[in-house]
Amino acid sequence: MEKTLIVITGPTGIGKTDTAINVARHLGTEIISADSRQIYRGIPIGTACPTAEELAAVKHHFINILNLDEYYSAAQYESDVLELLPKLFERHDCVVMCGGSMMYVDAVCNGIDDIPTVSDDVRNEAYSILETEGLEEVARRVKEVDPEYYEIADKQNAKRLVHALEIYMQSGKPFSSFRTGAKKERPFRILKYSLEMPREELFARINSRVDKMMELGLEEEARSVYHLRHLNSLNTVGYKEMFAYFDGTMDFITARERIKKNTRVYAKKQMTWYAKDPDIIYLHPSTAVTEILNQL
RNA sequence: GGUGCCAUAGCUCAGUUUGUAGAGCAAAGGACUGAAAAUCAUUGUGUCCCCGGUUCGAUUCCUGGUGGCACCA
Repeated sequence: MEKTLIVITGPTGIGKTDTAINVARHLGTEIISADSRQIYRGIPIGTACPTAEELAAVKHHFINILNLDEYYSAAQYESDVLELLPKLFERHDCVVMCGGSMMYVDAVCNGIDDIPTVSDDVRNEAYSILETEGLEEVARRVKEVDPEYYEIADKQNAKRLVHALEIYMQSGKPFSSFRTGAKKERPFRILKYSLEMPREELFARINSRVDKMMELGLEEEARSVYHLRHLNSLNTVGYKEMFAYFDGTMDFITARERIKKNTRVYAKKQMTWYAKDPDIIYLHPSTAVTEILNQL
């Protein structure tokens, strides 16, 4: 049988975890998580991490493996997964990938261009240009050094412009010279599914899931990592709002409602991303497991 | 039954000294290549409750009606 990666993605809160576990159990296989936040330790409640029972039911990879201060990226994920997969395929015909981090899924399914990793020093230097001389100066330098990227760049997006600049500072070559946009071929079959349901239904699930997180102790969890608040891993829906509450800049009710709102916005962002992916097969959570097993 | 107040966006309301209206919340729609739950950016036509009157012109002023709230009986 052809080796197959079954990708189960979809907007946050739709029920990917359940579906993936059921599929994996039926196939007696393992799960590769594609979640840029569940990969970190110490924030299980706010990231809706699979429970201990769920983790015990099926072997999961890429969950709870990093400290909050560790750097990670979609590209790193791509190479880690491509290294792990052949080993899993020795024991299984199918492997399940489950998660909603669009870039991570994309990096594995389509590949991501080989762009140099930026050192902390260079990144700090690039950001000091932004802080002392402003976004216009960053834009001016990008235009000078990489007119091709400047042409298509979002001039108001500091993060993107600084990135283009820091890549040049790091490598001496323009950012655009690394960007091929080429789709990489994989030595295995990929079946990519996205779960979907009516918008109001999903939003209702999201709202009640946030209430449940509160009952489970999201506030205490956030408090326990409050001192690390400036880390990228905690620049995350659920924690940002709680931190604002701890700071006294937002009251508790507002913070809770803001988490719901931002989660809904995030879900919509994911749906927008999936909408332009021609490879996705849409399924409703209630029938997804059967459909997926039938289509193998 | 009487008196007073109110009726404007999905919700809460502001406003127009008559020139057809805007905030917050909610919502909709995008971008995206090594930080992506990140980052950036776009979107407000709505019988201004209804009939009539005044006026060149009414959502705005006036009569009446309808509905809601409060107080008095």
